[in-house]
Amino acid sequence: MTMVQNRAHKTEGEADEKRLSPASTKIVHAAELEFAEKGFVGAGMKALAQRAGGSQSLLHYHFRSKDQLYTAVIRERSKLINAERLARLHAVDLDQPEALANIFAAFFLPALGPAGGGRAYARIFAGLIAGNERDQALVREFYDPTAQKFIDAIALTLPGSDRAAAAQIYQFALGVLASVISRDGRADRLGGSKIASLDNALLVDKLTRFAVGGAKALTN
Amino acid sequence: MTMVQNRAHKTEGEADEKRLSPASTKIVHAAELEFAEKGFVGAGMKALAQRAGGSQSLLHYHFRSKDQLYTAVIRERSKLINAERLARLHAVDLDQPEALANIFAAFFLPALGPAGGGRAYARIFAGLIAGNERDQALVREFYDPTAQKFIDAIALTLPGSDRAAAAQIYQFALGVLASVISRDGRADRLGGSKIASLDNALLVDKLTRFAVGGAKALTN
DNA sequence: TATTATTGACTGATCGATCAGTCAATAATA
DNA sequence: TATTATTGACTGATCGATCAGTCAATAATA
Repeated sequence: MTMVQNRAHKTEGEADEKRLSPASTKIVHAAELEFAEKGFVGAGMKALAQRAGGSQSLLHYHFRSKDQLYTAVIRERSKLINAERLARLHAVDLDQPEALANIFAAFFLPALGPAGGGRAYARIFAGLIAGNERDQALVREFYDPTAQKFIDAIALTLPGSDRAAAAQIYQFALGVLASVISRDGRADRLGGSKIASLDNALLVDKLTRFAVGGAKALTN
Repeated sequence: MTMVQNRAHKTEGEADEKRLSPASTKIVHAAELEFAEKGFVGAGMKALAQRAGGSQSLLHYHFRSKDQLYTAVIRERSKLINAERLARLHAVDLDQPEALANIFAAFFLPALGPAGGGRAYARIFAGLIAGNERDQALVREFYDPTAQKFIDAIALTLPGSDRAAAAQIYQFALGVLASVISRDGRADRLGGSKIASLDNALLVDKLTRFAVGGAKALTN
């Protein structure tokens, strides 16, 4: 019953590691694909290992458990997204009239750009939002600190709003993003159009206008 | 590989059954809870059977497979939701100025009311939206026909919109709903408030105002 | 420098547990 | 009796995890 750690070296699944080794990076990328396609429970360590081009044991060597590997995927991707979001948020001039739109754009754009990791991670992210207790704990750990900054910015910028109102607006905006992020072309299918997916800049523009319009309507 | 049906009686998982037997209904309700908590892959037929108070074999007797039981859960719940949505939609007077708000309310309210089945199905539904190919096929089968009606109504009501624009607005609204539906209290947690969850009528009002504001901003 | 010790990276084999599904027997019902 | 409902026992497949051991590179020692 004892949980003896029989290896001295630190596992890369642990949070104090700053940079992943090349081997671990390859595994995390393969895991991102596998988890995106099959979900946490559906993903198989064996299939995942084949994807990464190594043995199943290797996964456990580097990350100790499926759980910690999953966490590593979220951690690595959220690092990139959060960094870009905060950088863009800090660049927003809150005194300008289009400040609110710029805040939302700073929130949406990184998730849809290269930092967002494309469709694979998008699927994982959308699942996180709707997920179980463990998923929500991951959101709390890796996304909430940045979320607070955006909520503060919204509360400061939007006339007639307080933090509670801003938090709800943030949640709505997150929902709109999640609905779009994992399902390219669905709106088009419902609409009967033949165009497969929107250009990212255009999509961000639509998301932003929708969010700004909704936010203002809520605080009128 | 042959799919021989070795029993003569029709399985309740099949679509032509109009009404579920009491035994099947009990199973579907237990399945709704199990699938909500663990997801499709994570849900266990053994645990599910215990929940329903029967044997595991009984599940296969009534629904043949895990897949068909899952489908039955979605079908039963979507029947109720779609019926209420369409009834409310037909009651909307499209000539009134608040028609658009009423359309959105007709869309949001049933999902949050008794027909929506509460948190359990809400979790399943949010998962469907973000789900894999099978999940999206279920959405197509059970939700798209009603979605088309709402898209038509939006396109008719919202000045400057066509079907494609209306379809995108529908998708955004669906996203906002999904973000709210499975996560009571999250906005409050982020906002720092102590109130656990919003009253449903108030929540529908906020969702509606947000959606109307966003929709109008997109077609200005 | 030559030898020995230690480490990190990795593998194949195997573990117990759990999975969805099958099947023959039995019970309940009409 | 004929049909439907239900059960317990069972199966093959697969799951995540652990294990002892290999091997090349590096560090320590003589």
